[in-house]
Amino acid sequence: MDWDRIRIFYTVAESGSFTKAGDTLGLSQSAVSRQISALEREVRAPLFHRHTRGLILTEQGELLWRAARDMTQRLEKTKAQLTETREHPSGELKVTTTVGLGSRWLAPRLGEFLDSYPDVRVEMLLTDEELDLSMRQADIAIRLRQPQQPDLIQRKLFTVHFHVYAAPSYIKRYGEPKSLEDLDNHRILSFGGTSPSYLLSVHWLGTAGRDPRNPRTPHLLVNNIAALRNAVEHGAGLAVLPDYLVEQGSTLVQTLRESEMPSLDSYLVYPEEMKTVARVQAFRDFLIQKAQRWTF
Amino acid sequence: MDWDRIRIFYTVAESGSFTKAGDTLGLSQSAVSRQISALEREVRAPLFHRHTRGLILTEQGELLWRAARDMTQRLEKTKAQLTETREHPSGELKVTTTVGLGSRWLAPRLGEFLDSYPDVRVEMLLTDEELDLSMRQADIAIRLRQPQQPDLIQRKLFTVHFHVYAAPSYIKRYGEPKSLEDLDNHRILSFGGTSPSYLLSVHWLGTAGRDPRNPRTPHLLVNNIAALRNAVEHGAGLAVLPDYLVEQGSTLVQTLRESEMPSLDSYLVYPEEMKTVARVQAFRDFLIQKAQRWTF
DNA sequence: CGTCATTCATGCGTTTTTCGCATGGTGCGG
DNA sequence: CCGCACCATGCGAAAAACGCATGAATGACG
Repeated sequence: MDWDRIRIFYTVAESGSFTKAGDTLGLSQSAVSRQISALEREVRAPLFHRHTRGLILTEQGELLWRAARDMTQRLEKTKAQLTETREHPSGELKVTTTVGLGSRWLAPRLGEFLDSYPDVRVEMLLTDEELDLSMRQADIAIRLRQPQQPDLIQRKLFTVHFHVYAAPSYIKRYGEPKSLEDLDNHRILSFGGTSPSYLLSVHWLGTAGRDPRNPRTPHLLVNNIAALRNAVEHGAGLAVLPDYLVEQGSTLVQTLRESEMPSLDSYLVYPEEMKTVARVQAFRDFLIQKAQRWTF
Repeated sequence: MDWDRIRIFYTVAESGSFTKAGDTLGLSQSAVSRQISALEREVRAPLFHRHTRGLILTEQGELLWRAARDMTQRLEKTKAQLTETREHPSGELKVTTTVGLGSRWLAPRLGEFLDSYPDVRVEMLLTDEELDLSMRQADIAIRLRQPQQPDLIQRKLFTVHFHVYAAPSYIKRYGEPKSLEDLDNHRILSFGGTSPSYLLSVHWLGTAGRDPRNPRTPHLLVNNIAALRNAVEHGAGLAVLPDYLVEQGSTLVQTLRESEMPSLDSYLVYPEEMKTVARVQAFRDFLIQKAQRWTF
């Protein structure tokens, strides 16, 4: 059964004549007539009483007309939803990123996003594991390494710089390291544990100025970057911290400033199939804007 | 927007691949692929994620899929109703006929019809006026004269014979009329009044054996045939009555048997546009059957 | 980890359908 | 009583759709 004939039938029923319906549909009267005839053959029932002054629905026509009306309404509603989905961001958005970036960088900015897009509900999944976007564990991610899968759209956001930090109390007690080799005489704190290896660049203190095959063993390993920062802040030792963890006016002191530090690029990542979803586009544009205006 | 593409889309969504959908629809895979592509262009949104092992609905596809599902259900329901209407009589049926035929012939038979078709509700409109079937004052009529409009389907049912009746008490008192001319010496009762002229054939007593330009004046005119019959029965005079008014074993006496009496053919009449309605067909067949088995 | 099978996209020639025009017929209104 | 507005239909043209074949991609399986 050709559904398009039902659409034509509905227009005819509404306009009350083949001629008017033809004008509405951009068809000739004969074409409309034939479509209706074909439909009547399909349902094996006359749908209109042909009068000289137009058409009157038969009993069966009335039945089909109600159906066509309901179908039209249902479709119109959906078409509106489709453009809504395309033009007005709404729905749930699962965002994943690292614990550090999420809590220190993303979370403070999310309020503004929610203000701009009140129909979007955001779920933050902060974990240092990389969730599988292809499996829809999350819709969009901020990653600290470039993704490899080709079906993932990636967009660089900003570069995270790292520096060695210490607390004034620590320096007062142990002094600043004078060189990379001098690190052997200091208490080294490090991010680590079960976290993924790509974050090991913050293990720089373990190998800097030393044979990489024989790295220093940190005096403290912790798998939470905020905890690491707090340990440094209270004078537990030296640690490589990302700059976003150190707010303006912090008491933390950068040391070994002359050394070249590792850095990581952050990427906004989402599956190619999400690129048409308005809330994803809005979130992407929002983050890009925030990343541009934000400098370390 | 081509609705038929939605039908195809729904089949694809259900089967999960263009190939399977093509088999289901009797189309090639390429044809299905192009239909979906065209639909995606129409809604300006991708509807499926193409995977090697099949298809997955996008967010927009999900929206459209729900609409297509609802539309399919709605249409299926209506198609069922259409065949129901075609094959199973139901709904309201407005029947009109004369007061006499309706009360004496039709009414006693309607119970059986209602038993056979419990979903049909019958409304009897008994009037000696001819209701306009084209204006839908009634769906179907039993008429005592052949209709003229060509858009009315007519089917002859039976012939109504008329005879002159009198009560035994009347004959005892006044004797039987010996000839048509002898009618001048009798009390003549007649159907009449505002009723339509075609029933004036029962005015036969007024002109029989006499110059038609100078008819006898009846001693009683009544516009209700049952009342006329009752008047005859109680000896008020002679009257032409249709045979269906005189049951077996009645005390009424036929007189002037040798004279040629007028008769009327009864017709079942309904608009051409009702011929496909199952309850009309059922009613028609029922009445034809009853008319055949019923002989005067 | 390589091979294989399955699936989708697309170009091309053909077939099928559909369309518009013109004509004829019909019924209601002025 | 005429005329207008409407619908049905034949016919040729146009357009859309179709099927086939091919190519590319990707997940499954040994």
